[in-house]
Amino acid sequence: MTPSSTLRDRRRMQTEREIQVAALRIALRDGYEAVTTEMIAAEAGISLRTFFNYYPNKEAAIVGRRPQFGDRTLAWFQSASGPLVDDLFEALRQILEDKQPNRDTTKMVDALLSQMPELVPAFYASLQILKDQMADLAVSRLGEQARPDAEMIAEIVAHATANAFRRWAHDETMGVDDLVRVARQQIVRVGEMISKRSS
Amino acid sequence: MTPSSTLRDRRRMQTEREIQVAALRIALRDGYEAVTTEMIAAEAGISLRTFFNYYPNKEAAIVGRRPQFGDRTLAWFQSASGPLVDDLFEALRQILEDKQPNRDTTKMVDALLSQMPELVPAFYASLQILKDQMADLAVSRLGEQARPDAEMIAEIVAHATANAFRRWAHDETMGVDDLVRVARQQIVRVGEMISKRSS
DNA sequence: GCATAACTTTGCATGGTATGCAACAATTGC
DNA sequence: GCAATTGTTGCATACCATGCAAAGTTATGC
Repeated sequence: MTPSSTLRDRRRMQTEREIQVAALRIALRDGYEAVTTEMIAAEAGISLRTFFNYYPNKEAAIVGRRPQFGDRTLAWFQSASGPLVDDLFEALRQILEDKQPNRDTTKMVDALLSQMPELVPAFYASLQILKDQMADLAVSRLGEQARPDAEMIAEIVAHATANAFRRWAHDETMGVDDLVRVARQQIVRVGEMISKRSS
Repeated sequence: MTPSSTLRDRRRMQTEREIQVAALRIALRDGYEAVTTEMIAAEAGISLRTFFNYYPNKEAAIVGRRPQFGDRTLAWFQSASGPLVDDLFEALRQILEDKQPNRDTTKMVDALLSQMPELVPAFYASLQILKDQMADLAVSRLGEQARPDAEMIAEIVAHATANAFRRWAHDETMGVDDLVRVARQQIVRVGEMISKRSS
């Protein structure tokens, strides 16, 4: 999915990250309102036009690369046979293992979201591709008539993972396995709250 | 919350709806990409500047007024004592009863979302105020330490309601009570799927 | 009624956002 | 090395969004 060891691809990935970090630095320093695409380009040492070759808009630059399942993981899921939610989480674990998320960048994102909660929806929206893929995977188990339920399950799993991700950012003792476990726990807890008839 | 029988307020509400319908008509006719704020203003018979007095951007015009709980409903919730999710749905029912949503407009929204699923996240995002209010209500029951769970519950309830709303749009036999019942059913179903260890 | 306060609509000026295009530069594969 | 491919940039263009002030409308108090 990601490695691609050619110089071009490594540079592209590097630039992509540099742009995101530049955007986050400016937003944390001057506030999200004050950020302009020109500032981000200047801070990242590229032209404005090149900025738009990497991200379609400044919001996308701040949330960074949108995660998605690779072909291997999608194929693995089709042959998996555990409970649906467990298999979805295992697929997520595979992405995280592959992608090796950067703790410092995640910390900056977390700090920004704490300062400006109005960005939280944009951040969740960046998981849309992943949600769509998870919904498709769930549909392949539950049948097409259950698509609305599949989409809701995908939404819940993505939400729980995003929560756990923010916690992981500032807890250095947590590994990827803990991250997934924490998310899984929240889902079971909330699932019981909404299906049972108590408080 | 809404009525306010002065001429100014009625006109304001009327213009607000006219702008939304104009935006939806253009999007359904020419595609979302082709919509410009100038077109919407022209179609609604107002100046471009006035358009921006009503909606902050064209996306907001398409999704229309963002629903939120009124003071009466918020106060009612504090004295309610049913299961959390049931009380949240009762509060939603109160909004729907109050607001009398327009079936034709909802049909246009539904048609647009079917044609362009990439707008679905924007549509859900328009429920953010409502989600925040529901999260606060849930926190008042569960305690501040349960805020992440409260936010997830709010997300799920909003999602289910939005689903049911689209179904309501093209099923004239459904009333507001049925809408809420359908949403409630989906939640119980999904809650069982994700908390139990089967499927 | 009528004067005046409160609010709404509008045009204009301004600056940020985003894309297509074409020229030039860098890298890849051979 | 050299040709093909891909990446970067400046420029032109169109759209998006806001502040401000003038002109028009509605509401209010008497």
